[in-house]
Amino acid sequence: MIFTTKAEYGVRLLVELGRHEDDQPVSLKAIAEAEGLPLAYLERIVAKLKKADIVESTRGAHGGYRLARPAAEITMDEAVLALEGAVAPMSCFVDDRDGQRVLCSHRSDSGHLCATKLLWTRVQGGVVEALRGTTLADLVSFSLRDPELVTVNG
Amino acid sequence: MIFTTKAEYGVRLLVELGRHEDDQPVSLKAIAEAEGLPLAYLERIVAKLKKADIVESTRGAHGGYRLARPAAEITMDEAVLALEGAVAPMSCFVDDRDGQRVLCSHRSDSGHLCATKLLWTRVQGGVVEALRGTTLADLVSFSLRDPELVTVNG
DNA sequence: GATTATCCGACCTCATTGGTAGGATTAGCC
DNA sequence: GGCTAATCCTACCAATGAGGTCGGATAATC
Repeated sequence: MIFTTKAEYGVRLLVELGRHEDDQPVSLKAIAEAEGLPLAYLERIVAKLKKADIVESTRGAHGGYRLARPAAEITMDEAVLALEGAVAPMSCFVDDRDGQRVLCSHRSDSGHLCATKLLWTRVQGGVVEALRGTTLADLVSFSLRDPELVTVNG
Repeated sequence: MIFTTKAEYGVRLLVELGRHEDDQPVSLKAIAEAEGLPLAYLERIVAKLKKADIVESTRGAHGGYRLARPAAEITMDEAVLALEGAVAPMSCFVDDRDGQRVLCSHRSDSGHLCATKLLWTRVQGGVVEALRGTTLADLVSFSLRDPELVTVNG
């Protein structure tokens, strides 16, 4: 399995917020009930989204969360990055500072390259491309379609 | 992180076998020493590859493992599938019988679709595409190049 | 000041990962 | 036949992280 429930719950939370863009802020309690997710756990998840400036909050009564930007400007790669911490296919893959290059920490004793580096690099490329090509607005409008009519693949 | 060390070690094992195509079978002990991996653990990993008919074995003295097919005909998606059990981005993604379609087990109570389905489907597509487009022969020849000359990405 | 909410940190349980131990089986070789 | 090198097989084990809970502090509204 690739992602944990942090990504799953976090994205669902974002979609829920995306459905109420331009509304009053939505409380976590409402989201937890709508999605059937544990409130206390959601609190910790949304904190990551806030730290990444994807979401903003209002405290106190009638407070809650809302998107920090329009849903169309929120790509899933930044969301998943914020939620999961990193998008690396293997533990030996470490981001360097600017998060662009990917390094393999293995030093092959036998003189040849760590053979898996090519493979994991390609896999990561595929994942990042898929994530970056999907915005929150895509997911929101997808979720609003008629369930009877939708097939994702085949 | 996406994959575990099973995939990492298993692929490295395959590359090692790929370097000795048309040779005598290679013992696990030799591979373990060349790659610096624990022998007992490799045994369990190679068992998965054998069950998937990617590798074949000869028992007894001077025995060992060799590829069941030419390296160019072994794609990484079958290897990783054999090693990791499944390539699904999320626990709610379950393969159906023929492994082609991917289903989300969530039933949305609120009437709308599980919003994340679109995202995970795309992500999985990216991963599978990267894996399927890479053969063992690619990795073997990559691993044989001069380390000084190689850059994978920038 | 009661209520509604975000914030924050400690804690807990369970499954999986990564690895070990010990032996049984099979095949070559003297 | 017996030694040795190898695959095979099952059970065990420690550490980690995932997933979740609890209790309270803080902030804003009514």
